[in-house]
Amino acid sequence: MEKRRANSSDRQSSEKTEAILAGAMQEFLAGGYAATTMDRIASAASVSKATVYSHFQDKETLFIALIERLAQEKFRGAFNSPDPQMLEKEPEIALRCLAANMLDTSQTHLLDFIRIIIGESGRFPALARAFVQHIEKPVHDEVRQYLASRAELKLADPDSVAQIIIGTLVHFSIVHHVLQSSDILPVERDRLIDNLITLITIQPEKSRTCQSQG
Amino acid sequence: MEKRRANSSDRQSSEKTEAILAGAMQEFLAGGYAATTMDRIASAASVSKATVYSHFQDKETLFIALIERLAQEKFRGAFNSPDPQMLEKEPEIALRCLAANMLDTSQTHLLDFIRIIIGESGRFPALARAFVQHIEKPVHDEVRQYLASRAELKLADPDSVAQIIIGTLVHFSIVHHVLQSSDILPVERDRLIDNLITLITIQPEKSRTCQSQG
DNA sequence: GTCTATACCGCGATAGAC
DNA sequence: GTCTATCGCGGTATAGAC
Repeated sequence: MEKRRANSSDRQSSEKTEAILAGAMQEFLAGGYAATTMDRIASAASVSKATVYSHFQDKETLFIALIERLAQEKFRGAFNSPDPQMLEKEPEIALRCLAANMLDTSQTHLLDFIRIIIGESGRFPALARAFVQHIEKPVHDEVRQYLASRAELKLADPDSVAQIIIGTLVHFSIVHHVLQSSDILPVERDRLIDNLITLITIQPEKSRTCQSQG
Repeated sequence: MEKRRANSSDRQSSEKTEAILAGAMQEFLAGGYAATTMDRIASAASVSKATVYSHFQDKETLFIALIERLAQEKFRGAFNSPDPQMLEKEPEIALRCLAANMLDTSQTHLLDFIRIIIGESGRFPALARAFVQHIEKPVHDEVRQYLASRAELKLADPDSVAQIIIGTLVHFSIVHHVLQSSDILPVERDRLIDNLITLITIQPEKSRTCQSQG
């Protein structure tokens, strides 16, 4: 980590900007918009409050900039399956991998992000729509495209089935990790994935028996 | 301004309490916890701020009392199907009715309630768990019990299928009515219900022996 | 650009009259 | 119990030194 000996107002400002955004992310995701103070953001970023205001016009501007940045950079593709080779296997395997991956990546800060998007959707409806546009929609398109590419699944409406998959997994993640109620609802992760994939892959004409992963 | 000549501490207090809770509901559901002020609650209830404090210890106590009351009274059974006679029809019909009813009743204030439960789940985790306990879980139990009672559906795990139904519908409601993104995701309500019910009710000709874990 | 210090206001909560 | 009026704190945002 190198530091210029010359003018302190060098290209430090971009580093400060990043620090402010990082501090703002930490505070906003933890407490929501109204409960987060500019003092705490400045403290989390290790800068003064005036510095925050020199980089962002006001609290609302900072919040919008942060959320849009997170939607377009950090969490875009958060649900993507890491191994495209997996998609060439049998649909049962590929879908199971995709579902497991969605639930795993959800356990990061993405669920805090979803919580604040939902929680602030009344005050910032445009950000809620940007979330669907840049995060939910790409996942939906990817899943739908995969489902449609597998003709042997014989799905009449891949769009709807994609919605069922994503809805099931997102709802599961919210109940378990946002609402922290794993002990109240009885269904565990792997059981739910098994049954979800089975519903989709086992078709009337095929009469196949289900083999569970061991 | 009419006033009782007798003791002013009549049974007016309970009416005031109801007015305060109604005002608090309106304000909290619209703005969330931190952004809502006691002044606005008092104004919405048409009482003075001191009166609010004479009925509730502080803002947090009022919020908790309101949310617990809503969970146990107003929104309990919000998803219940209004016509129990419907359950005796064919499963396709009954499930379709149940799904449509869930999406209809969701369009009331219940989704504002879900939004604040999710949004404040970091600050009030106990309320989030109470929501799952008193609202989500009863719906889950009802759906699971119905699915299990219909042996012809041959469902290996009614618990998981109930989760898939509820997850699909709740996620749909959140995307459309909370995140206000009906135009971004392509699947409409009836199409989604059709495909969801079809996945569940149309079974392979041979019996399904899928079980993931004992 | 970055800091310290501050102006200004609104919020939660209370005091005291009635 | 209910009101008006107020206190004290902490919030956003800014001024001015460096």
